[in-house]
Amino acid sequence: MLSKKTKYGIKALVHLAKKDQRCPVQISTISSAENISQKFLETILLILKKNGILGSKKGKAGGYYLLKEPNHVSMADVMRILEGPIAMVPCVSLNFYEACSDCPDETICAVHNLMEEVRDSSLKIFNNKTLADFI
Amino acid sequence: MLSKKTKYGIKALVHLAKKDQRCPVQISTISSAENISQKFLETILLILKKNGILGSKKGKAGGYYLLKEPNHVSMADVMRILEGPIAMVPCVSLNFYEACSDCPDETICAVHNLMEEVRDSSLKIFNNKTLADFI
DNA sequence: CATTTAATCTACTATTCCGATAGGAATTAA
DNA sequence: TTAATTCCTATCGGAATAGTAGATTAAATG
Repeated sequence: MLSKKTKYGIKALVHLAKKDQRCPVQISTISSAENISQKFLETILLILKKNGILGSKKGKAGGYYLLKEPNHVSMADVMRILEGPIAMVPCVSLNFYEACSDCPDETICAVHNLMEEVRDSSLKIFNNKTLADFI
Repeated sequence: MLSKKTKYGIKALVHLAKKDQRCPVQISTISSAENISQKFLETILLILKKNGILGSKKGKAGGYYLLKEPNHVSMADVMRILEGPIAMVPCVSLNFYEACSDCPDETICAVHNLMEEVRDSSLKIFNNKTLADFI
């Protein structure tokens, strides 16, 4: 299941991408336009900022804005930041690899091989899809 | 993230599929061969039985066995039984559909369209992969 | 029939994560 | 100086995970 954090994050990013100007958009504007709890959205946008996707401006007339062009923000980036690993098991994750304690040999593990295929196909989609595709 | 329930379930099913004879295999045998907590595995196998994947025999020389040929047990079946919906959001689920309360129009929702693609590609893999592929 | 073996059922528990909320501090514009 | 806005930390209830414990039922064997 996709977390609401990621879901809301994607919606907020698309919202920002639609305003191609570099002027900041306030949290309250996004939250009411996209039906997202404002307080919850605060924490999400902060995470995206700390990970180099968004910039912000404090104070009056402040808000958030995209740091890159929409076509340079891939869904794979967003997913990894908000949702974590794209792979369904750590033993097939490219960026968050971890061995299974119970598995003597990955190469012959059914779960490993199955989920490797799933990871490949998902990654292909997430890598090729950017914010620009949703404007 | 794939739950351990599903992970263990797949491993147990593959274990059973490798013994193509119809003689029952005991929980304790599977749990020690696959490094799975026996008590936890009990509940998993019971679920698979209640969903028509496994049969069982009680008492001495009892155990679990596959009800169908390995090539007739798809990963999509197993995933839906143990993990739940294959889709990452309910609004793109074929078997567990549910509308989003916050979304005014699915057809133009970025999350919806993105996750629809992901569902299609994952489903293609899960539908075409059966236990027989892991023997 | 009694015993042993093994699945079945019910219930409980500890831990973690999710989705959200609260309240205040820091910063900026007017 | 004031109002608006992001930034930060902390907390919380509820749900889900990953088990565990113990009693019950059913079948085979002697």
